[in-house]
Amino acid sequence: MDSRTVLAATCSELTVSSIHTRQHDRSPKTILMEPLDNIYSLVQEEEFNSLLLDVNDVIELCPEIADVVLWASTDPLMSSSPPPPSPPSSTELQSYSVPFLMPEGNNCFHLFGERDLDGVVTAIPSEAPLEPIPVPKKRKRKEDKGTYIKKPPNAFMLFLKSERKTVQEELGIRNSAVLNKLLSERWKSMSAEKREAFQTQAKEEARIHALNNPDWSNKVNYGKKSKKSRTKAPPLPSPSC
DNA sequence: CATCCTTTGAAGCCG
DNA sequence: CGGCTTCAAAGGATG
Repeated sequence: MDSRTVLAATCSELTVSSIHTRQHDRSPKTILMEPLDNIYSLVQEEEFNSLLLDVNDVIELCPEIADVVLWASTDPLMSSSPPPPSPPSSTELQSYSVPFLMPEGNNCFHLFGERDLDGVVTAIPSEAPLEPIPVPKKRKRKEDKGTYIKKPPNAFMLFLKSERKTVQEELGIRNSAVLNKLLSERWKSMSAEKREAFQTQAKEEARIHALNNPDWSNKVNYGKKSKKSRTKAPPLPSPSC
């Protein structure tokens, strides 16, 4: 199985349970470290190193972790402010000096400061200016806030996601409506093999989504958003009668 | 500030 | 079963 998939599944499973139980007796840092330690036990060292994911990547792979990120960011132990007078015991991880919220480009290990996995990973304090929270903020109905589970993306959505940034930079198009039109053309002209890759990924994401949310189905979200006055099927042109 | 726009694909809904 | 509707992403535009 793809390592990223394993990471996503592990993060998701673990964080979801953490969210639901709000295990305040455990440090968010500890909770967030567990999936990484699990991964380390599953893969080779080189592969582990190659798994250094961007914070946004982790959130993208595992949206549920965003909740924990927010939760953790409010945890005094995770803040960039000076550590508490009495430092945690040796059972805790060592460094609390690295800010939790890191700018883009840093991997998720920056979340935790220095690692002690045989020195495999050493957090490098970023020199880049700190950016706001990388947590995705979507326009989403507030009704089910906190418990809203999004439907998994289909192949085309994954394609949009992977290509949007590139095309944005290439052509300087920032309007998503225009961009999506362009990308739909690219999608159609793409080889079946390439499309199949996205379809495989979409199936895998759907599978993980189903595993993590066994009680969820599309109907849970159905009708939760505002009703759009869809013009897709325009009324009859009404020719001369 | 919330919603629209715009796309494809998956799934729900309804007759 | 077929056709219509909704929602996934995303960010500028609009009301």
